[in-house]
Formats: sequence, C-alpha cells, structure tokens
Amino acid sequence: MNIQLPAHPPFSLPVVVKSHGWYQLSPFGWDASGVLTRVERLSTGRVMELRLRESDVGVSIEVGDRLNDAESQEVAAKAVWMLDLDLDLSPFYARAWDEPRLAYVEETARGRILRSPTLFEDVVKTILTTNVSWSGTIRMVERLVSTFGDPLPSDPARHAFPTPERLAATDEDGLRSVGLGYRAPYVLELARSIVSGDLDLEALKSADLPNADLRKRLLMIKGVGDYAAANLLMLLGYYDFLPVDSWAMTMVSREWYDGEPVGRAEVEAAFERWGVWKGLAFWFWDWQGGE
DNA sequence: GGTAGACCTGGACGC
DNA sequence: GCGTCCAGGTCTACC
Repeated sequence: MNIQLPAHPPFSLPVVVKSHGWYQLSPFGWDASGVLTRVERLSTGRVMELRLRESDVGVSIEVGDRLNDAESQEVAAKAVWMLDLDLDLSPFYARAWDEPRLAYVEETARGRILRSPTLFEDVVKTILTTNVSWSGTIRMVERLVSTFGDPLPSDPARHAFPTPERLAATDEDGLRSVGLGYRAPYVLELARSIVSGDLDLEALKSADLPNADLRKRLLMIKGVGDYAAANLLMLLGYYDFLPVDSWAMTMVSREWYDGEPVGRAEVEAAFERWGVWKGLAFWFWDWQGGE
C-alpha cells in the first residue's frame, strides 16, 4: 500500500537524506534511484520495510504489508518527523539571501535535517559518533542493530533499530561485544532509564521548554556532552547551539584563520551573528574547499 | 569553571 | 609485523 504526504515547499528528498550522514546508518538505506528505505518496528510490534520516494507534493511511502488505520497513521507520523515535512524555513531563507555562502539554500531546498523516528535512536547514534571515526560509527550501529534489532520477516538479515526494552534487557558486556567500548554503559543506562520511566525522552520532542533548559536535560544523559547536546538540539529543530567538533574547527580554521588551529570560541564567534539560525548557517555553510 | 588524563576500537602511518 | 597516534568527545578528579 501507499501513503501520500505533503511537504512544505521547497522540498527535496535527496537533499534531506544527504543533509548529514544518518542515511548511511542502519536501519536507514539509500539507493541511487532516490529511494530512502528503512526497516521499522511499529508500536504493535510489526516489523516492515518502508520505501520513501519524492512525489509531486512531498513524499510517497510504499509499505509491503497492509496496514490498519492506526498503523498507517503511525507510519505517516514517523515519516513527517523523520523528514520534517511541515517545516517552514522562510525566515532562515530570508536572512540567507544576503550571505553568498548561503544564498543557495532556498533554491536547493537545504535546511531540513534527516532524523530518526525516535529521539532514543538519535541519542544512541549521536553517542556512537563521539571520539570515533565515521567508519567506526557505521560499524557500531550496524552491529548494534543486527544483534539487538527485531528482524524483518521477509528478509531476516535486516533488522529494525532496537527498542529501549531490548537494550535494557542486555548488559554492559553484551553491548561491549558489539564494539561499543566505553560507550556501552552510557547506552545501557539510557535504555534502562527510559524503560524504568525515569526519563521520558520522546516527550522532549514536543516539550515547551526554553532552549537552554532543553540543552540541560540532554546534558543530564551520560555520554552526552556539549557537542552531542548541540547535535541533538539541531535534530530537534533548535539551531542556536553549534555542534562544535574537530571537523567544525578544521573547517572554520580553513575558512577564516588560514589553516591555523582554532578552538570552540573561534567557531562560536564565526557564526554568532546568525542568532537562532546559528546552527543551520553552520550546517549548510558552503565551505571553501569543503568536504 | 577550567583542565589533565583515561577511555574502547580500528584504521593509518612510520619503522 | 609492531608500536603509536588519533578520530565528527565525554567523564571524573582535582585545582
């Protein structure tokens, strides 16, 4: 069956998908024909493959199985969240027109950032990006998903992202065995705090909190520091904190400091004038000789 | 509040 | 083949 969803224009599925590296992490998949795939576990426990394509008005979701109304609504809600289909970036675009490095963003539909259906998945994946090369992140996520995720019935080699319940039921050694290293206790504690009810992570997606308070809540999660919190705030749609990592410092160094080493302060200063759009300006900056 | 050292792991690099 | 360094940081102890 197919589910059709509108998107606030301008919209481009490939642009959202490639907004950062998340599409390379299991259980996402992306093929050259322009289809974003994902093995997804619904709240009913059913596991299915979603195939998302760009359509005339937004996105078309192909699901191999028949879904009841509640399941269809769940799939639609997850897709809207993942692709931020309702997002109106016209205030950001209006400011970007005056900046040569960002003038391209509206015509190319830049601005949306691909996110996972749950904040739990995005927090785990963000923790797994820290202090490791990107290839290491890909490997850790793949092993975590294939070991603890529910299998897709039609292709048991593929799996959904593991639930907090499944990860909470394992132990530190189990998580270390899939290569998480010292991050294992962080992921375990996160999963267990969600299952115990001590942390309602998904509520933060719609929490009416000042940005600074939301950041404090994220920083309370073990394994989430300044970089990870800023990255998660970006995914949640708050752009006034910069995810300053070694890559950011390298790019700012090349752009404004002639390759001389710079720190967090210089990265912050470079984008300070963008105010609440700081994060998006940084994220979509057309870096000189960039990646 | 600022800083040094430890932390899993695996690829890159020099020898 | 082996040792060292470091990668899209964070935590803890200490000052």
